[in-house]
Amino acid sequence: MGFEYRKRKILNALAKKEVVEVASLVEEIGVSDITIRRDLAALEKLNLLKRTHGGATKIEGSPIVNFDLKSNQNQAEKEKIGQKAALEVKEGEVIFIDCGSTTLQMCSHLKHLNIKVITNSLPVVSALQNCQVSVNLIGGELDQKRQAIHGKMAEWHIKQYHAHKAFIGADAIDKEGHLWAISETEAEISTAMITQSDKAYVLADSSKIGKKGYLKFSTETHEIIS
Amino acid sequence: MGFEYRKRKILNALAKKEVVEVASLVEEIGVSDITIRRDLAALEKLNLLKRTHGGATKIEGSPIVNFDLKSNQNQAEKEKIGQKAALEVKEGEVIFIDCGSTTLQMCSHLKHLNIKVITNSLPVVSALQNCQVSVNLIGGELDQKRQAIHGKMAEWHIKQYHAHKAFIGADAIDKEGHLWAISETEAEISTAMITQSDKAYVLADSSKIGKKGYLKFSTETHEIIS
DNA sequence: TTGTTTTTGTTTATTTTTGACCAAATGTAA
DNA sequence: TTACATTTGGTCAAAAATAAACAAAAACAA
Repeated sequence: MGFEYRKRKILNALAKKEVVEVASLVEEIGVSDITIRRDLAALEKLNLLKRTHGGATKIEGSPIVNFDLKSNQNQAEKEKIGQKAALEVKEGEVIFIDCGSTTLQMCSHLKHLNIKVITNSLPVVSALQNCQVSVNLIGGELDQKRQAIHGKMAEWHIKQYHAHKAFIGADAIDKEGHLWAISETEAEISTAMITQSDKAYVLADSSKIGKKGYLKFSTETHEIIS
Repeated sequence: MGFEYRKRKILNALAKKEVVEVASLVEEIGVSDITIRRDLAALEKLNLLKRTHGGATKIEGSPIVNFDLKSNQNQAEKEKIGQKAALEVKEGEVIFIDCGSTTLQMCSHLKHLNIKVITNSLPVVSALQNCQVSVNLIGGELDQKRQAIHGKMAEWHIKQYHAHKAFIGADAIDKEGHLWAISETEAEISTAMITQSDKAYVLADSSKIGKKGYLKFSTETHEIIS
C-alpha cells in the first residue's frame, strides 16, 4: 500500500466527490493522518489538487482525467466491430490497417489467416506477433503518444504498395458520411491507405457517428462498420 | 518458474490493477523480494512499467506494446558495452541503431538525450518510449523472430537519411576486423547504415571477436566497442 | 564428468517512508 | 473578542524498502 496506490485512491475519491477529507481518507486507506497529509502535500505540488483545512478539493483547470476509464467504456463495442471487420478479410489478401483502438481489435481475429498486413500502428504489430500473418511496417517518424508512424516518409511508403482492402479508424463520421481526423498527419496516412486500396472500410463505434471532428479528409462514401 | 513466467505474471497483474507491490508479487509468485525487484528493474528497462517505492505502476498512455528479445547470454558484458557506446553519442546528433541484443542495451543510457534515433529494431523503439528521444522507424517487412525490419524497402528507407553515427551489431568480427552477419538481409541493413553515416561503431561482446560468421559484409575497419 | 555462466537468495548497510509527539496555527462557537 | 477543539508542520525514532556485495544453487557447454 505505497504512495502510488494511495495517490490513485485519493484522486479517484476527488474525481467523484469534488472534496475529500483527511479523516475519511485515513479510514478508507488505513494509514495515519500524517501520511495522508503528506500525500496531499505531494499531490498539491504536482498540481493535482488543492489543499484545504481538513482535506483537499479538486483543481479546476486539471484535465488529467483517467482516459483509462474512457477507453474501457466502449471496449465491448469495439471488440464486436473488430470481429465484424475481420470477417471481411479473405485468405491470401493484402490489407492496410490504420492506427486506432478499434482497428486494433481486428488483430486477434486475423491471426490464423495467411494474409499480409501493412500497418503504421505499433500495437497492431504487437498483436500480430507469433502468427501466420506477414507484417509490413510502414516507416517514418514515430508519434510516441499514438504509438504510430506518420510523416512524409510514411506517406511515401504507403504509396509504394497496393492492398485489396484498407481498414481505417476515423475520429468522427458526420451525417453525410464524411470522415474526420484528429490531426493532419493522421488524415494523410488514412487518405493514402484509402487511395492505395481497392476498397476501404471505416471502423467507428457509436460514439463517433453523426459527429464532426477537427479535419475532414475524405468526402467519398466508404463502407462503414459499426 | 523462470524470468519469462514471472514477467508474464507481473505484467498481467499490472494490466489489471495499475499498481503492483513487491510484497504481493513475492507472495503470489513465491520467490524472494530481491528477485522480484530485479525483475521490475529489468522490465523498467524495457519500458514495460515504472518502478516505485514498494512496487511498480503501469506506464501511462501506452498500450500493450511489448517487444523484447529472449535468450540473452553475456548479459552483463553487453550492458557494459551498451553503456560505453552510449557515451559516444552527443546531444543533438542523429544516429542509426542496428538490431541486436547488444545495441539494445544502449537505449537506457540515451533516454535523457535530445537526439534522433533511426532504427529497424522494435525492441529499440520500445525501450525509447516516453522520453526525449525522437524515433524514426525504418519501414519494411517484419522479421518476427528478430523483431526487426528488413528487406528492400528498409534498405531504401535508410538511404534517404544520413546520420552522424551508426551503431552496428555484428554477428562476428574476425582477426582482420572484417564484419560477419548471420543473414543476407541483416548484412544489407547494416551495410546501408554504415554507408549513410559519418562514422560506424561496431558493438560486439567477447564471444564474437576473433571469429568468422556466415557472410562477410564489411571489409573496412570500424571502431569496435567491446 | 568438469568448469563456467547465469540465476537466485542471504547478509549487511543505506535510504526512504511512516508514525508519534508536541508546539503552533487555524477554524468554530459562545 | 475569548475559549476550545481540530488541524497542521516540525523533529525524531521505528519500520519498511532498497542497493550492494557475496554465497549458494541451477543451468549450460565443453
